[in-house]
Amino acid sequence: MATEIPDIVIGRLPIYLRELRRLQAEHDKLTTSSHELGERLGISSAQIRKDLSHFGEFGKQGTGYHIGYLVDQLCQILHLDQVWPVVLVGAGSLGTALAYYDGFRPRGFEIRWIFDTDPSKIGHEINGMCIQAISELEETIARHKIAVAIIATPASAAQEVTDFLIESGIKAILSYAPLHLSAPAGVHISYSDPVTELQRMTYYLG
Amino acid sequence: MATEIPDIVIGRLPIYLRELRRLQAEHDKLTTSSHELGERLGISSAQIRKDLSHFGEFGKQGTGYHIGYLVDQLCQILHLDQVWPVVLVGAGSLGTALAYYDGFRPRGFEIRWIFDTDPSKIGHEINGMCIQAISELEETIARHKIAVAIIATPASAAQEVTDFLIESGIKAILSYAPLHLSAPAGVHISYSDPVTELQRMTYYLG
DNA sequence: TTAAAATTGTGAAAAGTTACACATACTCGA
DNA sequence: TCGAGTATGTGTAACTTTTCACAATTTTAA
Repeated sequence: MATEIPDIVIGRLPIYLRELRRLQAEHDKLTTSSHELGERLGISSAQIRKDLSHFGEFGKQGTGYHIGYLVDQLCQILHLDQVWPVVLVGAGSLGTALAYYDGFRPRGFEIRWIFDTDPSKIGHEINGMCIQAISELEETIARHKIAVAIIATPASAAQEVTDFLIESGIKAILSYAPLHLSAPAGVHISYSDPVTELQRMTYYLG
Repeated sequence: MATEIPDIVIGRLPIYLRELRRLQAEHDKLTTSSHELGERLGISSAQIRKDLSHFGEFGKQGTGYHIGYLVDQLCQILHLDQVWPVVLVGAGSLGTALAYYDGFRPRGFEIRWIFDTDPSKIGHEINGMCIQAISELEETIARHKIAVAIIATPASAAQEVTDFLIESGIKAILSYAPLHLSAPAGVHISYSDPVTELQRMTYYLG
């Protein structure tokens, strides 16, 4: 039961969690079933049960899952029983949008520092945070023991920023720069490139 | 050779294309190998060769792949031998950032219309485009035969917007709203939710 | 000219993932 | 209390994806 759990399973847990929170917010039901959840997510109920069974027995035959309990369990598994402080690198229009996004906090993350290389931006405030020079990055990460970063720089700066973040102690990076980043084992990187996503879909359009 | 090609293979083609363009831009080499490409992307060379072999024989033993030729072939396969016009729904800070992003055009897409429900935004300009009311969406999509849309609205509006886009003829949607969207078969949806990505990574952080 | 090195495309094996189907257990109403 | 209905957790089978390994071909350099 506590063997190596596949990445692909881990990747679905946040989706389950997100939908469970929606269920909590929308209805005042206390329980749901793998069937209902699967229906809402376009995932088979068997898959949901199998995924959850990697971590324990959270459901009850005949009844299903207690939503609040399952939310708590998923939060524990995903280490979301805390708010992760996040550094953002890149204060362009995307970085600015991320800095203002209020969807991080209620789901376990908070952008607390913004860095940029452009001297003309340094000192300016975004959503109450002062844009700082990259030279201050290392000390900030060390002092606050930050593990999570978001990169919203141009592609040309992203690998250098990545190297620096990792050297400073960052363990998880979400990158919006449109390129593959090299990182040593033990550092987790996730990518978001709108163009590759669109290109994947146009394959299917005549 | 021309049987059903796995989605997962299609999903990697834009990554290959992106890296090939980088190779073109950075060096003045004319050829590359599956090994070099794999090295740069953290993908095995065998996988790259197998993926490409679904579509034809693009390489040459002993030499590798001619970069320009392979780029052309991938563009054809992904239907990127044209610029796809895109409608953007949602003119908040994320929508605005997307509207200003200059990385779409050189890779086959162009945001040309922006819609929002907020009456106070309608009429304002973003990057030369006038924010329009949702009521004009259907006619715009029909007149210009648009197939691709980006949703950058709050979650609460996203399903309604999706239904409307699909009814109007949209076939591919990139959604930044943090929820699963229902759509009929034949409509392609791709998601980008920074929080689920971060949550996936925190699992691995003690 | 020849041998060594580089590289592809691919059949087959291995590994990973999903779906099936059912024993088991709980709920609800009569 | 009982029987019908609901729903879980899981062993196994089916399917999908990746890796291996090698014949075939081209390049390079002696």
